[in-house]
Amino acid sequence: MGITKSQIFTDNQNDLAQFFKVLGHPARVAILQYISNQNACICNDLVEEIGLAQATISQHLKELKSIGLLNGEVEGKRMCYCINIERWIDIQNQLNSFFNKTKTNCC
Amino acid sequence: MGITKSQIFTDNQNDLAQFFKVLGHPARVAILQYISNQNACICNDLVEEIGLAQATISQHLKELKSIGLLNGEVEGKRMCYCINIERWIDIQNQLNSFFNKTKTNCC
DNA sequence: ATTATATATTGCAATATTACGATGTTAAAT
DNA sequence: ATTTAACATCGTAATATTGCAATATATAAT
Repeated sequence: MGITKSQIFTDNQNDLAQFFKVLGHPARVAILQYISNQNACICNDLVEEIGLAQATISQHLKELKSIGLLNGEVEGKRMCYCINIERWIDIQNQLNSFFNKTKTNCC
Repeated sequence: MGITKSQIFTDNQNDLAQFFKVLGHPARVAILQYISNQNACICNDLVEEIGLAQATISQHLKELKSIGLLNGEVEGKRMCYCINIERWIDIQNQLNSFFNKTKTNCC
């Protein structure tokens, strides 16, 4: 078996888990940190900066795009990947809401 | 090869990714939400509530314990799993710090 | 048109995760 | 001491993820 049983959870639980999951890889954390520290954000820079193959970086970027965290714009023969601030804040709010609602203790 | 190259990332990046990863499964999100809504938090309740086998719930609890999010106390022949509030707040702060530091845009 | 550059996609091997039945372990109840 | 109840661990099958070489695509430069 082994496949996640998404159907037994709520949409909210699946969505939260999906955000967490995409952020749950050090390369993707590093990519977001690096992009936020640059004024230009170019995939090839990331390959040198992070030390993974170009194909691997491209896949990680795709996953970050899949939850709307990154916007990609074509800039000549380069891609400019940027953090989507609205989405970023939206996800931060959803995660904080989860954290704040789940603070109750029992013991 | 497929194994995560942890050694090329900073401790902070690996730690952040580890927190996100543990929270990146709907069963673990659901477990945390359920425990926070109960006054008693008992593994057997979770099996019925969540709808996964006892062995599976036990494994998910172990992962939540591994990052210190849950405390488990023996209570007779039962276990009382509780959210570790200090750790919970600590992790929330670390994640918020990551989110706030990574808000800069470039495009 | 051809070549060079930048990024995406494909295919695949190695590894990790998810889930659960079966079996251990531990403590209360009889 | 045996039985029962609650949970943990082991073993294993199914699936997902990670990473990269090879290849495809798309634009800029010549």
